[in-house]
Amino acid sequence: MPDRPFRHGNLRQELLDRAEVVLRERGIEALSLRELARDAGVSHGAPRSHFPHRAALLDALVARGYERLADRAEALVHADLAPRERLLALGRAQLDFALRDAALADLMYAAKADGPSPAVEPGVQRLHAASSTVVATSLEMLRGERVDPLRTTLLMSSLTQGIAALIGSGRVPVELGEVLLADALDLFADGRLPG
Amino acid sequence: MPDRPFRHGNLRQELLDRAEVVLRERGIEALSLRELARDAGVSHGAPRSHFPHRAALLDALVARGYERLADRAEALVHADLAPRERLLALGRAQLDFALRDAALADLMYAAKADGPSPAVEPGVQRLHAASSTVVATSLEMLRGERVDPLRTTLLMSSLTQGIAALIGSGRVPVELGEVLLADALDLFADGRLPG
DNA sequence: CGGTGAGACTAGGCACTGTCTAGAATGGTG
DNA sequence: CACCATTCTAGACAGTGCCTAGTCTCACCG
Repeated sequence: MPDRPFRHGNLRQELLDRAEVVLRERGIEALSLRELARDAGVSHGAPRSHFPHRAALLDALVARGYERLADRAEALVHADLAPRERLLALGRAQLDFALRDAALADLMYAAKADGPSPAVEPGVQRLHAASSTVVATSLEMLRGERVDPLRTTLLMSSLTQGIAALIGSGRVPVELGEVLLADALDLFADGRLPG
Repeated sequence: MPDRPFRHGNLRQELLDRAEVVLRERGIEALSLRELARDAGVSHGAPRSHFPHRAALLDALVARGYERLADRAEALVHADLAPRERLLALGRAQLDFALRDAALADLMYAAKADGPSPAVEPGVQRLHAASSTVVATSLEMLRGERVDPLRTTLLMSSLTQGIAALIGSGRVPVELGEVLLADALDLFADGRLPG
């Protein structure tokens, strides 16, 4: 499973790029290895050299998704922002993702039959690490007290992910999602509930 | 699309029952209309009389899932429980569901390409209504102040759903899920963060 | 410099899927 | 009794994922 081109150029990357678009525009049911192969101008068996089965392609997409999210989170670690704005930006990144790449987000948060795939682990770790420092440091500045980084981060991530799922599924309009995100910040920062 | 038996007995119900099991035991990829038909002893075209396409079957499963969750939530409305225990039970119901029926939960929270299906709406409404009264009344008792029922409920549901997704995906062990649920209650009830 | 072996790809085939069609059986309603 | 919508059968079609055998290409090594 190399990551260097051979004959075609760089089939693996091209398949992933195209798959991402298909996933975004037509959903997971429309994602077919054979169609990807046709679009790339290779035979229907060619993808197999890079992805032994469909699930491997999906895993790679999920991994990329986490990497992208991790990039955004890491950028926020060193961004020159007030604590509250930093947290807001982190949450908004998740909402943006869920809106723009709803199908991919579903895949990322879906239950894997045989546990989480090892291929996505690095991205997950990076995302969690970056989120963790953003959440912990920001909240400690806002609250003036230490918080458990692991549990607080998981709590915050769960909440933003839940909101993202809510708007991603179209069950709640985007504007309300924004409001909920702000409410979430109030809750974490001041312990205040919308009322 | 009747809901009364004809020749077979009650094919529609039998298909749904069996589909639920398959979904639980082997995931969504293993769920095939033809296999369901074989298991039920009918021809491969028979399911079409009840579900015009596969997505309709999935929608019906999702609808049932919401109904089940709504039942549990409604039971809590009239349960003789202290506010905190009531909230805890509501959250735990969601966690239980995500653990026992991970694939179905994924389906329920996934982004539908063409908006939410009308068939699931009643269940969603019931669940939301019941959750809303549980959350609002419990929190107002705990906090001694009025809260916005809609936003607070959505906030709480998002958080528990996020935690459920976390443990359902195996990315976090079940025990930590329990801890996070308790942390979530502390946060909503007292505004306290784990630290 | 000439093998040689691993990886990338082709081409054919298989079992299976969802969906469509035409038609047969069934049972209630007029 | 005749009608007719509903349920179901049976066959077909395009499309899919996966497997296999074989071909091509290139890097590496004796």
